[in-house]
Amino acid sequence: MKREFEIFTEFIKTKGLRYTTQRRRILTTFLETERHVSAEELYKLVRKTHRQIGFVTVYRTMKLLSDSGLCGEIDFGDGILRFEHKYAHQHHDHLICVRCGRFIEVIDREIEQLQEKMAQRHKFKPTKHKLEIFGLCDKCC
Amino acid sequence: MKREFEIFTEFIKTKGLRYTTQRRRILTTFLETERHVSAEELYKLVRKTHRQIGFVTVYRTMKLLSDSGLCGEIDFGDGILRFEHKYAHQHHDHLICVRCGRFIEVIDREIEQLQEKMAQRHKFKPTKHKLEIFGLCDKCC
DNA sequence: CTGACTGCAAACCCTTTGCACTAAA
DNA sequence: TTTAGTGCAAAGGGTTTGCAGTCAG
Repeated sequence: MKREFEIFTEFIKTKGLRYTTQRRRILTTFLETERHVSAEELYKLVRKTHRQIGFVTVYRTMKLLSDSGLCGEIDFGDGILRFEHKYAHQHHDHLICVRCGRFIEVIDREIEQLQEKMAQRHKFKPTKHKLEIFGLCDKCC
Repeated sequence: MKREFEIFTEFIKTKGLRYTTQRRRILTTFLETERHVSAEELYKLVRKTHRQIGFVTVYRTMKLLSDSGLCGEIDFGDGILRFEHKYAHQHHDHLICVRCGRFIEVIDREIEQLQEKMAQRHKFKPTKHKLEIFGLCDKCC
């Protein structure tokens, strides 16, 4: 069994919550997806096999997964909240193609370090950051 | 008269639009504010002197100011669109205090250059980017 | 059993639109 | 006069909440 399920059941137990069929199913589906899904997309995927699961339950479960650290919320400013896998994934930034909507995940230690320094210069204690670069990907140029 | 008004009237003329009392008032109020205001905040400021101006007009005017390049829209992911002065202001990033909500504007040429390089490595043509660092400012540490 | 969870519908909240009236040009 | 703009109210669209019935522990 994937480590993610252990983390989730542990989280559930600690909080005195319940490990329901719906939550198990939604987590399974989420783990099967690519990195970025909206609640709506995930809901449609879940419904393929479990028609009785409601949208609201998907939404609430994703919030729960966020709390448990298994998923991260991303907001590209288009009004739609997306979720990405977070367990055993290091922090990364995004290149977002404005034409095809494709996301590329990137990591640059040097940039991260410069950000730290910049924050220090302003006596600012950073807890998290978000770097998004919008433009055209190689296929859309 | 401030250069911003010339830009706006020029923009208005070119587009075949009209320079109304409301638009003049909203632009004036916007220019008098600090850097970041939501439509709601701006609406309240405008109403102090012009009670008959509606919220929707403020909203529509801000969109117009965005089009004219006088203001930029910022979205910190809290569901509220804010507007910042853009004329004669270079691009900058934000340090956002999660406790007091204060914004610090920062510029770092080195980071910008590294971002360019990173985009190039992925054959990505960047058009704009957004870097936001969340944390605690010096007063809130 | 019992209290957390579900699913529905309805509420929320910011943003956007429709429309009759108003006012720039 | 003509046509864009205004202000109200109402609609949109994603997210959140209330609640009666359901089910995991």
